Amino acid sequence: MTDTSKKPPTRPRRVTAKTVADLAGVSRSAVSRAFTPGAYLDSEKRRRILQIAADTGYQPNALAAGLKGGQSNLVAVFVGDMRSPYDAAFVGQLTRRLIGMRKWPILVDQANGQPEAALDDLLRFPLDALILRGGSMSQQIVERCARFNVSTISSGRPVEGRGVDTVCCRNADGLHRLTEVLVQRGYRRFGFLNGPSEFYSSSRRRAGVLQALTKARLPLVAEARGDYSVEGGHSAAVELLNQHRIDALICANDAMAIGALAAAQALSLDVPGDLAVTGFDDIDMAGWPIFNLTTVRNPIDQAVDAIIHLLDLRQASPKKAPDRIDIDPVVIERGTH
Amino acid sequence: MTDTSKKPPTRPRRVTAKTVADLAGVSRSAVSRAFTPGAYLDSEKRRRILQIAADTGYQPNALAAGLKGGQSNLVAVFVGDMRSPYDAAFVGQLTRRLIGMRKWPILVDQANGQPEAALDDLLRFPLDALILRGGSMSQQIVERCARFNVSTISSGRPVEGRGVDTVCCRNADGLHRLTEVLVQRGYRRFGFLNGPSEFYSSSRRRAGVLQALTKARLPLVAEARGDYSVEGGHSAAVELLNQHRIDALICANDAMAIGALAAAQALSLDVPGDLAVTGFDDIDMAGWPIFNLTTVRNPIDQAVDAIIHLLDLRQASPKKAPDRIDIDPVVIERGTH
DNA sequence: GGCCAATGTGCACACGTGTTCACTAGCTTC
DNA sequence: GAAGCTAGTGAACACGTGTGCACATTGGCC
Repeated sequence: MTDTSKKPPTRPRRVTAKTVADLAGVSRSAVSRAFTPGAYLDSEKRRRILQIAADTGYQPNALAAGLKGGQSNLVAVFVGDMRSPYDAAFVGQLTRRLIGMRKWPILVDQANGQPEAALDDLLRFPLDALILRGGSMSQQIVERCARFNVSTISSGRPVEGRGVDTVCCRNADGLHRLTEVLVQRGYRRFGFLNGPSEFYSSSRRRAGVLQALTKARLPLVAEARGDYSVEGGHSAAVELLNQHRIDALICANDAMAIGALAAAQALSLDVPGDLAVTGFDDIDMAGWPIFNLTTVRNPIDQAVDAIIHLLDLRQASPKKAPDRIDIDPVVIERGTH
Repeated sequence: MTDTSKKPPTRPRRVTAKTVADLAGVSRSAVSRAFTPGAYLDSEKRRRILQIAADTGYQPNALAAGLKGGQSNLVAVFVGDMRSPYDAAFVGQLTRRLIGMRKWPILVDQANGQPEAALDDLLRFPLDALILRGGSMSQQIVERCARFNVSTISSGRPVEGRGVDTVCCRNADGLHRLTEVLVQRGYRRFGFLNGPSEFYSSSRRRAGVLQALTKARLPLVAEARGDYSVEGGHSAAVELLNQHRIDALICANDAMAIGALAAAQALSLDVPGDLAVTGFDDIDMAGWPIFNLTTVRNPIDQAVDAIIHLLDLRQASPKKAPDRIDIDPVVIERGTH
């Protein structure tokens, strides 16, 4: 019972500006100024303060700084499901860019259920921004953010709420063009493997296929729904291929297309001899020789660039009207058509 | 020039406890107590305060709370490379668990270089903990964290620094047992496809293979090094298979094994007829019918459980001696051996 | 009626910063 | 020598909260 042991779970104290000030024989204000570029401070004195700070391991406390100044430098990133290769790659790139500009990404994986409960607690932090990547139930999230004055950027689905910046892929265009390529190659009996109905991208991608088929006066012979995963794509494709005779299966994303490739193999269908299979996204895997998947590239780098750009704009003028940036996907012709 | 426009880039003010207090006709302390479970407060008054808070959209500011109390509820998670499926899955699970206990993960991807520079800025936040997943250059990171009194948990490699809790897979045991299985099946001419030398896991996994081969009085016929990626595994395997005749290729992780499978196919080698190929980790992909890869499961759920457990312990008693939890990998026999 | 315990409440301090403001010292200019 | 300007500095306030402490109110019990 010597010194502490009154509040058990308290973290050991950090070195504070007061300590450094005392050691350097200056006021606490001087220490603060030493860490503020462009502040009035004798250069020799600044050097000495920074030296002592380095020795003692002092850094300004970001919590206190965020409390006073207008910026917390914290950014929340909501992502659909980390098991999806596309989302994982997306988060990787986005994270690096954010950190490069000294914004710290708090990652929230929506995979298993109720993100709303977590969101309420998360919003206790004064976030600089909230970035929404894909996912289905964004509407509630957007409304809650709006009332907390957190600027929101949605990627992968346009959001109805006012004041939400949006980055969106021209999904319909992508599959429209890909379907045209297939028609030109001579495919006639088309099947479409759709994604979950809650996803915006599902309906847009389907629309692109239908649009191109209508233009070519061709019917959509068969349709099924998967869950954007490889396993889901596999079982949906097995069922579809057993029930209908088609010569081209357009899948709403790469993961399902890869599942469909396995299904075709299991049913002894030659790809692309008996059946063309195509995807969407162009994840790394699609380019591997084993798959060599014809697909539509949904360029991550461009989307991340756009997000960062919108973030900068919003930061500069918080009250500006919401912006929207559209991304053009690119048909990538490989070996499965 | 009516109201504002003096500090351009300041974020709009949040609702504060003072506002709610005025609206409810109580003191600010009462508002704070309304959000503190177990605090003395008339239940009717608490109800009214919470109602007004809900209407006005008030939440206690976590920055101010963290400044006063001992907890920031922020946890940094350093991950090797988000493009690796194993790391991505790991981060997904870890993130969900952390959020479940209301700790907010700040994700730092070490993929492209200097994490030290970012670390310095990150440490301005009084982090509750720093979790280190894999990666190579952790030593410097650990030292910096130590001097800022940030408790550190390392997963995937034991760290020399004192006061660092560790979760580690028994890498050597895993490949030892797998190699024994292969020997028993009759394989005799072994090759090993190693990972980068900076990784702790590389040397341990190699040690397991050598140990088992020595026991069986068999030589290691060939060895090569990849970078733990599919592409790297592919090219390393092509070279190795062209230069040596072997009947079993043990790879240090699943990604490289999948690359090796493609290499075998390109060289018209039948797997497992002409060549056995095995991996390590048991990522989702390994179980897909196309690959059906024999491997060693490096159980993510157990590792995450262990991390959370260590975090709880450390939180309860910050000064306790460092702990270490070892994870037992499991041989998964599938179709490539 | 008087005393005591229990419950509820507001004041004031602490947390660690950034920044404004008044003030000093030193130097230039008339 | 007086006046004015500049660079530099510390005191003080604001940021928004949690909580110890003193105090008020109430009810029960002798």
